[in-house]
Amino acid sequence: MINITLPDGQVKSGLVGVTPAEVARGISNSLARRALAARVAGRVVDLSAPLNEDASLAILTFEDKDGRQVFRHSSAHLLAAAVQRLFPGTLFAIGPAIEDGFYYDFGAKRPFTPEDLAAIKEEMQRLAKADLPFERGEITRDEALERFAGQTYKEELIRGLAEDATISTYRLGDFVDLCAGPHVPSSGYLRAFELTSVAGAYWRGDERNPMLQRVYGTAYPDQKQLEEHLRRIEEARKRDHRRLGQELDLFSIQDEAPGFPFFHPKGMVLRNELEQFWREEHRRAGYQEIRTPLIMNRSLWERSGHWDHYRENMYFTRIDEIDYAVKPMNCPGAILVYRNRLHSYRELPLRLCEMGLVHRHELSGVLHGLMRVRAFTQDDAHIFMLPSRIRDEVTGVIEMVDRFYSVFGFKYRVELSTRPENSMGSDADWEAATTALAGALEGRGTPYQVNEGDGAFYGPKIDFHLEDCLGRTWQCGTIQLDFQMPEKFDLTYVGEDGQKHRPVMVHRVIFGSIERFIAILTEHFAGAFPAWLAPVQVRVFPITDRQAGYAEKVRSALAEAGVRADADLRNEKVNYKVREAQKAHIPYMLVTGDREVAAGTVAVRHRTRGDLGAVDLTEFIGTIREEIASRKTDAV
RNA sequence: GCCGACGUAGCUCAACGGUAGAGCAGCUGAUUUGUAAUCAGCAGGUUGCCGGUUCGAAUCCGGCCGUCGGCUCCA
Repeated sequence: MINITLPDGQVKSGLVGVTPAEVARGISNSLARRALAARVAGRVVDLSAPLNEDASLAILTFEDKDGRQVFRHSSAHLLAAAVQRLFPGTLFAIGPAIEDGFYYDFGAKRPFTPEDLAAIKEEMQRLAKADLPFERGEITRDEALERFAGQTYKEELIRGLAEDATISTYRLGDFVDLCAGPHVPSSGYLRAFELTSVAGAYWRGDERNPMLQRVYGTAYPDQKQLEEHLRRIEEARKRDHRRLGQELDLFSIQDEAPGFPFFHPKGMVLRNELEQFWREEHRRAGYQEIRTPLIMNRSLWERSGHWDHYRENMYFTRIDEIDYAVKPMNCPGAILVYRNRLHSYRELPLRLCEMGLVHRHELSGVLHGLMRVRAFTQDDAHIFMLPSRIRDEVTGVIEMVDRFYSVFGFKYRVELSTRPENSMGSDADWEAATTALAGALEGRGTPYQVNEGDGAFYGPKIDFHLEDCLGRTWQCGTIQLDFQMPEKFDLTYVGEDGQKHRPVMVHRVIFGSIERFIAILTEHFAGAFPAWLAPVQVRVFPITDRQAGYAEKVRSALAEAGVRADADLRNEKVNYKVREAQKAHIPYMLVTGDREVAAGTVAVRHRTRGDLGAVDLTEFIGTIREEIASRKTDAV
């Protein structure tokens, strides 16, 4: 007999060799039905894997992350099995579970077409219906090499395995795959799936390797959940900032300037509002704003290290036979400002902020609306300070980031990235810098996750990933500590002792890039920006031409009060004007008919709260000004 | 950059070897309207660009430009 400890602490005894499937049946029928795999002593295994000694056991269902992974991974095998039947001779690479589904990479004779995908899906459905078991086998390295002879990618994978590794295979019908597993018991478990796209992907993600055909899919335990997932994708598509940017006339990207966005009047309102908010907050937090040139001499970039570490992404130009570079970062400019005169320890920390327009060459294939561009504006700041002040300063920045994101209603996650390979500086400096950042986070009790080797070439960093209303995360804010630049540029301050000392520098952004932040806001709010950001805050419309004069008076009273208002005086029905204003997500519509003219009121309609009835004009102006000034977001 | 798909009126799309069509938007007129589309008329395109095949090309072929999806998830 062995003892099996369940997650709730309950201990069950069972015979040696009892399987998780049997244990699940002993607990409840419904659990047994939903069971996909099991976690035994921390390892995820098949439901049929026998238990031979005392262990902890958790039955995994689709509700568990690991259970989902197993489910999707099995779906990838089903996909591969179908491909093997329809396209004999295909080479198989890897087929893992991913965030919302799975993929499988194939070395196919020709690219798959959408028609192929439809046929593959049908074959998958047939194989699922046949309810074929997933059968595990264990073989030696030599047997594996023999079995997968000619499957070049599998051979490469086998050779990459440790000498003493257990090599397992899983069979599904005629398809046998090299696979660590585990898997669901049989293909009948895979009831609801969809193949979503096909794309080229390099073997092992390296562009020097052959290009494979990657088929993406998603899978759920039932049709309802699958449909819900597809609906979420459709919702994300509707919110796509490129689509809304066009519909709401915020910005455009033209063939004449790929990756370099054009901001239209309405998009500029967003930008300017964000910048104004940013300036208010920075002034309050003791920052001073600067502006540095877009183009600076090549020697500056050589000195900063960008020439060696960042040249690939930079643009160059020549002026009077001399080489210049277009700035990809703002720090060297800020450093020149600092170096322009002597600084006393008394004026530190010196916080210089800059809405800096940077240009970076990105591969043409990765450009994406405002999210990935070749020119963008960083809401940058460089803080020069005494080494002893690092923790306090970083804490201050973290608090500022928290304040910014909360205004928009974003939740966020924090990551700490450590020293990468291609980096400058001594181990001791890196160690000290990394410790200081971690200390600031811990001092505030901010939970964070460590990303080994993901820092910038000049120092470690803290990244802020904010989460939008669809649960997607975006890296926006970052705080980077830098001991290298002050050294390279021989920055100094005069200390209490009258001697020169080396300051420490922090680079940081909060929005990250204004362009990208606007894209994120657009998708987060689905174009319905809070009143303080809305390009048009109020639209006034008369019911008939008779009230046009009054409507115009209302409009100008609003404009006078600093509210962005326009008037729709066209000869159209109210329904029509309401519809247009709703589609444009204008927060407030003011209808002015004969009744309102007579009473000196406006009939207020809010885009989500609907008809709010007639209100005195001055009263309305008071409330909306308050809503704007407090930068409220709509209650959702 | 690489692989694949795509590029037709301002927008969304049709026509897929016989010299381009609809809806919306725009303009003009009628209608004077109370909370998500009033009606009618008009106008709008070197079919991304360059070249080729053909009696004839939006359509077929090649090159270029651009857009979209992917190129991090390790049996």
